[in-house]
Order: sequence, then structure tokens, then C-alpha cells
Amino acid sequence: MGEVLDERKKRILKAIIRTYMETGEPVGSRTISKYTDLNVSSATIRNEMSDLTDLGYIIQPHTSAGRIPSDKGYRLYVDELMQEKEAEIAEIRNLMIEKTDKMEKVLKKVVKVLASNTNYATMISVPQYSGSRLKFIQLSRVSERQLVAVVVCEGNVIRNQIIHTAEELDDETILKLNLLLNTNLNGLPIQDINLGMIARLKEQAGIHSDVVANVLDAVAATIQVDEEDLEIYTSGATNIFKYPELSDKSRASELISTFEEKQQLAALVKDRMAEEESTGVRVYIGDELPIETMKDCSIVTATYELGQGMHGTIGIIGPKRMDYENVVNSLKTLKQELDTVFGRKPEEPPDSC
Amino acid sequence: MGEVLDERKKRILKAIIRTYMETGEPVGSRTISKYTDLNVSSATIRNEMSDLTDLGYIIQPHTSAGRIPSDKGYRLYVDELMQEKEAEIAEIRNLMIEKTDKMEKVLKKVVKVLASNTNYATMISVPQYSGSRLKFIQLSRVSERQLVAVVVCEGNVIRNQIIHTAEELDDETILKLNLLLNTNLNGLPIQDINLGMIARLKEQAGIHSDVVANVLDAVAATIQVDEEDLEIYTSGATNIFKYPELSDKSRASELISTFEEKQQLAALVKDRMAEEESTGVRVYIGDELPIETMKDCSIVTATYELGQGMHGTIGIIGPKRMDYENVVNSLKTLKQELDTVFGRKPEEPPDSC
DNA sequence: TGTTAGCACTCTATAATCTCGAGTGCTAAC
DNA sequence: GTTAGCACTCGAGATTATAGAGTGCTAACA
Repeated sequence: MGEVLDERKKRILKAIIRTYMETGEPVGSRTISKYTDLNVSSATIRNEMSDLTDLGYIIQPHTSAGRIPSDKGYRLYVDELMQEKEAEIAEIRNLMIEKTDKMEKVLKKVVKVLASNTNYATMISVPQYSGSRLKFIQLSRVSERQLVAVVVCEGNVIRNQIIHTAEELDDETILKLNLLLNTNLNGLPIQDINLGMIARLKEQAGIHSDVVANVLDAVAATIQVDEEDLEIYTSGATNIFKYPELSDKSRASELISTFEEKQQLAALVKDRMAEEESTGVRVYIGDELPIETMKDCSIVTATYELGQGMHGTIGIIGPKRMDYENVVNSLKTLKQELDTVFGRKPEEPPDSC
Repeated sequence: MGEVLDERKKRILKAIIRTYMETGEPVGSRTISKYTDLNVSSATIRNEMSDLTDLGYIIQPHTSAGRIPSDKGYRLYVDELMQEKEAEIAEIRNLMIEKTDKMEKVLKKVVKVLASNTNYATMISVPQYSGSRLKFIQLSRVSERQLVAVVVCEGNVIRNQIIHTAEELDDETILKLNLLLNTNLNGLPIQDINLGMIARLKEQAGIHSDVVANVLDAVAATIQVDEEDLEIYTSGATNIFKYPELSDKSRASELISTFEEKQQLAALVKDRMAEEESTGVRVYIGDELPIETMKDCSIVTATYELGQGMHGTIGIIGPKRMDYENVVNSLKTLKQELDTVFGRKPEEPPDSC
């Protein structure tokens, strides 16, 4: 496994992968002989290809066909062979500059543009709190027995919920509650705020009214991050039809299902986040993916930062022969773009709080 | 076009459609002769089928094949022939009884369950304001130059937005703004609140500060319903692979795209809403659909009520040979279920405001 | 020793052909 | 009006033929 390929073998492997990326068909020795500037005959290439096959970098689908890259081959390509390339994602940059009132909308647009630019399927996860702190919390009465709880976190993510109360709360009580909540909870990391904490709060404040206690519980529920609920937007699922190796009925159906369900994508992203070195771009090839239905795919992911510890993941899903150069570079650039746009809103100077 | 079919022709047409629903293959005269209890020979059926073909209710894909129903045939079936049937959607009912904290989650679950129950693709539109009135509005400061605007409408739909200000607003100004907004806007239909209205408001209140004016504009933007933005959840798009007539590559790709994009679905739902008789279940067959890519599909929709004038649409998309009885009945029952669950929250008595 | 031309061989994809059978429409008898 | 009978049609699937891309090997060459 630990072989080192000589220069020529590497160049041939690279040429095979490049060609296969374009055509999606097994690559023959003659093609490589012409495609490269090695100036060797197809026979020589054949010999080298035979070696590469033995070493496991390329595969022969059947005796009299050309070769296609193996997972191992792609891996070497991604790790060593491919070159950095200037990616032009002007469209995305422009889109970002438009007024970005709702993050949700921006994310949806980003995946969409990325999908149509790359011709692969794309996904983006809505940033998670992860260490973000509570910035502001407020209860207001909207009608006799209904309150609205509004919670703002660092990164300006807002959550809210209508709370129904058994009896009407007077203004004074609501005011007290707001004071209690803000003085005790502001600045705390979201994760630390749970029902138990709220219970302690109730004790300290000497609250005995059932109604108020229930309201506090509801507030806690509002604040809490739904662990299950990592939201993901996807786009361009049907791009997989552009790659014959993925688009036979059963495979396509499974793939698109996985895409539609999103749970497995979410799991992948979550694992991804747990890893220490969570910055930068990462490539999963075929079997490296934990998702059964995607054994024939590759996924390239990047994590983008929102400032204040919030971050999300953006990913591109395509066939193993996806254009890694372009994809990796697109993601790198896009990641920077997202970091900038979200990190500091364009219409305001960098936040100091 | 205005022919009246005799009883036997109707029974034969019905049998053809039923059989075709099951098999998806052209139906022959012998099959019908055995399938029905008409006790006539296949030759007789052939004669009748020939008539039905002339009348346009069934189609012959090619000379020596059986018949398949035409759009006109399906239409007659839906309008006259099919029987009401007891639908069992116990699963959905149970799901509804679970605590339904976030409407969004319920809707997502509903489409999912419906899709897996029916084996068709499903969609549901998030209820629109449509005549709903503003109930409560509040600006709060979350940090030096950031405000959060919270808007609650009848039906307890909440919108919110972070507003960035050029300079810090003092508490008094914010208080004044809240007063101004609430006294002038509460109870007004959402549609009536637009930038022009806010402008008049500014004049009346004698506001000249640019900062405050900008905040008001942002509030207006928050309130406003984004006409484009009818949100739709879908599920079971890959169910179309279960129907060979829809699942050849190009068609499937287009269909799923339409599904993923959702814009066209949204347009359909919007048209649907505009119609006067917007209650009850409606069936679109093939060419009756305004969506080019869905000419080979049928869609059954139902509108559900949320009380206070808000309503959404739920739809099932399948092949023309979909099981209309089941689908229509499922939707009818589900519609009632949704009306009840959303109309009055389980944990509170019916609202009186 | 590495490179190359040449050639027989393999295997798939595509097209061409054949065959079967379901289904029709028509006719004539009931 | 219904039915049996029968010749005819046409597509789906199986079968076979054909072409060509690509390989592996051998022998010659630098």
C-alpha cells in the first residue's frame, strides 16, 4: 500500500482521471498516449497502466475495456495530484452583495447557484449555535392568554414561540419575568440553558405560581436547541441524472431519497463538525462515506464561520469522477465569501460586542 | 362532447380505469369481460370499447394493444363514477395528537406520512395570511445598534427581523415607536400595510429623523408578506419511480426538478387559492394542469383552514392512473383533521378574539 | 533495460432479425 | 344485440450477427 509512484506513473494516473472526469467512459491506452505530452507509445502506456492496475489505483471494468480510477486513485489525485485552480464564482459573490435580510434566503440561494454552476447536487446546513450565547430574551403579551417569547442569540439568530397561559398574566408579572430571565440568562451559552437550570432559577426567585412556572418551562423549550433538528437545504438533486453511472432507476431513486430525507446528510455534517480540524475543505470518496446509498458518490464539504462560534457546512455531492479541482476551489472561495458576508454585515461596521 | 353514456358503458369504463390503476398496462377486452360481473363476452366488450374510444374516453396506444383511459375518461371517473370510500389514516391522526409545538414540524410530518401512505408525491403549503390581521408588534433593542422587530398576526404566525441602525436609539424613542406602531397598525389586515402606508404614518407622526424612518421601513418590510414566498414542503418525490410511465430518465428528472424548485407548485396553489370555491377537494388531470412538466400527472388538492382566515393547501401528485378514491378520501379526512387541530389548539379553549 | 510495433484475442455495445402472443376488428351465425 | 371465430397487427423480448475499442503478449529495437 505504501508504494511511491514515479513521476511518469503519476502523470498517467492524472491523465486517466482527468479524461475519465470529462467523458465518464473507461480510458484506453491510446487516448492517454495522445492526451499527454509524454511522447510515449500506447504500448508503453499499456505497461504502465498494467502496473497501476496491480497497485490498485485504477480498475478494469472488464477485460477489453479501458481503465477507470479506483477510490484509491481518486484519493491520491485529491491529495497530491490536482492543482489549485482559480475558480470564478462571480455569480455567487454578486448574490451575496445583494441585501441579505434573511439568512435563510441567502443559504437557499447559495445552494441553488452553486448547484447550477457546478452541475452537481449541493447542500448547506443552517449554522448551529455551538457555543453561541444568549443575547436577549423577551416575553410580551399578544392577547389575553397568549404570550410571545422572543430569544435572540449571538449571531442574531432569532427563535420565538407563542406560549398559551391558563390565566391572564398582568403586566407587572411579565415585567418581572423579563427582568428575571434577562439578568440571569443573558450571556450564557445556549447549551447551558435547560430545564434543570430553569428549575433552579425558579427556586432562587421563589416562584411558586404554576402559571409562571409553566411559562418559564416554555421559554426554556424555546431556547433549547433541538439536537435532532440540524436544518439542511439542498438543491440540484436532479443533477445526478447528468451522470449515467448514477442515474439508473434504482440508484437515482435511492440517491434522491437520501437527498430528500436529509437525515443522513445531517448526520454526516454533524460528524464532520465534531472533528477537531473542522476548518478547510474535506473530500470524501466513495467508501469513505458513511452513507450506504452514496457508495458511488463523492462529497466535498467546507465549513463556514458565522462569527461568535456559529458555523455551518456546505457540501457538493457528485459522482466519484467529479471535477475535484473546480469543486474544491469553488468551495474554498465560497467559504471565504460566506465567512465575510455573515461575519460582518455589509451595511454595518464590524460588531464590537 | 355532451354524450350521455349508458349504464353498461359506464361500468366498462370504470372497470378499465380500475384495472389500469392497478397494473399500469393497457387493458384488453378479455380482461374486462372477466373482471366485471356483466357476463358479456369479450367481443361485446370490444364493441363497447370501440365506442368509448370514438367518444374519447379511452385511448389505444397502438393498434394491437388494449386501451388506457384518456384525461376525459379520468375526469368522468372522478366526477361521476368513483365511489366514496372509507379512508383509514389513523397514522396521521395519531401524529396530530402528539404535541404540536411547531406548526412547521407538523406540516413536514404530515407530508411525509401522507407520502409513505399513499405512495405518491405530496406537498403542503404553509398557511398564508390572506386577510389575517396584525395582532402585535414590538421593537426591542438587543445591542447598541441592533433592534429586533417582532410581528405577531392572527393565527399566531410570527415574523421577526434584526434591524441594524446607524446610530444608537434611546429607550424613549423605541418606546415611542412601539406605541406609534401598535396604535396605528394593530388590527389592520396584513395586505394593507405597505411602504406607502408607513410613509403616511411617518408624516402623521411628524417623524423627520432618518434613523427612525429607516427603522420603520425595515419594520414594514418585516410585516409584508413576500408574495413570492409561499413556502411549500414536499415529500416522497421518489415515489414517482414506482410508476413506469413517469420514471424514464428525462421525465423523472424534470418532474423531480419541478418538485424541488417548488415555484410552479406554489403558483398552482396560489391560483387555487384565488378561486372562489376554495374549500373541498379538487382534482387536476393531465392537461388540466398549468405545469408543463406534469402533463402526465394528476394532482389532487385540498385546502385546510387555520381559523382567522388563514389557509393552506395540501396536495398529492401522482400518475394519471392514481387511485383517486383513496387519495380524495385521504385528503378529505386529513383536511378535516388539520382544520380541527390547527383551528383550536388542543391545550386551550377556542379563541374568542 | 526500457520502448515500441504488431497481432491475435476478448468482450461489450449496437444493430438487425426472429418469434410470440396479446389484442383488435370484422364477419357471420345465433 | 350478442357471440364465436379468425385473420391481421404490432410491440416486447429473445436471439444472433457485427463492429470496434482495447488489451496482453511477443519479438524486435535502441
